[in-house]
Amino acid sequence: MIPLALLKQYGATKREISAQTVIFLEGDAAHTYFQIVSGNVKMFNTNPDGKEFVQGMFEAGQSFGEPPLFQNSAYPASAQAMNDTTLYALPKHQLFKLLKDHFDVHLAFTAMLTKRLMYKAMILREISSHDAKHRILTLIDHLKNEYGQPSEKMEVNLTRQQISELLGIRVETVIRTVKQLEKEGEIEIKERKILR
Amino acid sequence: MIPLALLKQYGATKREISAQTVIFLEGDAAHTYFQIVSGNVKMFNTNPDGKEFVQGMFEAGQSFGEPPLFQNSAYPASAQAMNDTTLYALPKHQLFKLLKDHFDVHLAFTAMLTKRLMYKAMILREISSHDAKHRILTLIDHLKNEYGQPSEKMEVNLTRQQISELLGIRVETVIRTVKQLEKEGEIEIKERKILR
DNA sequence: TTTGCCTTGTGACCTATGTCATAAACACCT
DNA sequence: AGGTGTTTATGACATAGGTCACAAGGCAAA
Repeated sequence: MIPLALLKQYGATKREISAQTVIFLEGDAAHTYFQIVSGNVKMFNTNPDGKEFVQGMFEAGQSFGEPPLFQNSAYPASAQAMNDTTLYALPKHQLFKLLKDHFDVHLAFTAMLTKRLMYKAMILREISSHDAKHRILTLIDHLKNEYGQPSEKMEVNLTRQQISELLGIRVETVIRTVKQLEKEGEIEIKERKILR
Repeated sequence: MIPLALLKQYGATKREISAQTVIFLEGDAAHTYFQIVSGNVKMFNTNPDGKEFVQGMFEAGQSFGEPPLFQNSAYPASAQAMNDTTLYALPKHQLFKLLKDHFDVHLAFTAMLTKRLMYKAMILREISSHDAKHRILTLIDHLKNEYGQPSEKMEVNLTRQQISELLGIRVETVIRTVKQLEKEGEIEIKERKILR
């Protein structure tokens, strides 16, 4: 999101993180801006009986965990590297200075927040008022819109488990619903992969 | 949020809107920044069988419907005045210019977006992994944190219906759960009002 | 090739919450 | 004072999705 050169110029430091490492925990104080160079990070909540709800998954070029920097509050979710990950870390006062000096970067940052807000609004709408079938199709269509071509089939590269954690339903329900959707011709399944 | 003087300086126009008026509909194109001077506005989704999910309720000083301005996309929800409302409307290119000229306002704008993002993250966490009792208590505590004093009891001035629309559960469930919570001593009910 | 782990799959059963119907209390107009 | 709509309330019943248990396929490491 923020050009690497700029990040370095403002004092960002590189961090190499191995798969499964927890970057911060729900409740930790937030002081740092994180931007991914390579690898993937997920943000999630764990409920009392250990089930995870995934607030977001982030990849190369994306940042995560910024909101509490602006609220002086604790992280509302935990972050964990999904695989070996390289990222840059920038102290929050340096981030503010950077944003102040570069309107275009600040505007892009704002736009990124609004995009995430709209994603959450979408998931909220789905979880609050639609059944599993509708939720899954909406998520797949969102992914296709984000990563695929409208004209051709796209392979969803999420496991059933990951879909369930993004939508707040159980794996078994995802598995059953996905099969149902295949039967109805809404999606295809090839070698366990979901196509649409 | 944005000082009125500044809004006017950049060409904002005043609009008087009567109770129940729809300001924009889910799916409309977004061109305008709206900021409330007096009154209340709710943003909501309507599902196929007419049930509403309320994405947010906004009051004097707050703005709404900004995200799609930054994404060149349609509104993901509808907005309606809950009572007689006065607001200022500013074309989006003027908003961008204003933000460019005033870093402090832009920063406050960013902070407001992050606050909303955290609210949605909270509601998502609740809806996805907690039962009605937990959801309602979390919402009440959030409101108390926002509007009340930690030391003294606060009256929740939302109807059971509104609580249900904010949390994606049915009125009957809210009514039953609230009574249950009273029985357990978590909240008080005085003249139908919820206290905590 | 064996071991272990993750993913997909399926059946049987359970439960929180939704749905529907009906009513009393209250608030707001006229 | 009466009419109308909203809010709170309660009972009976229905159901989507959760829970639990168990298994087979795939994949990676040793």
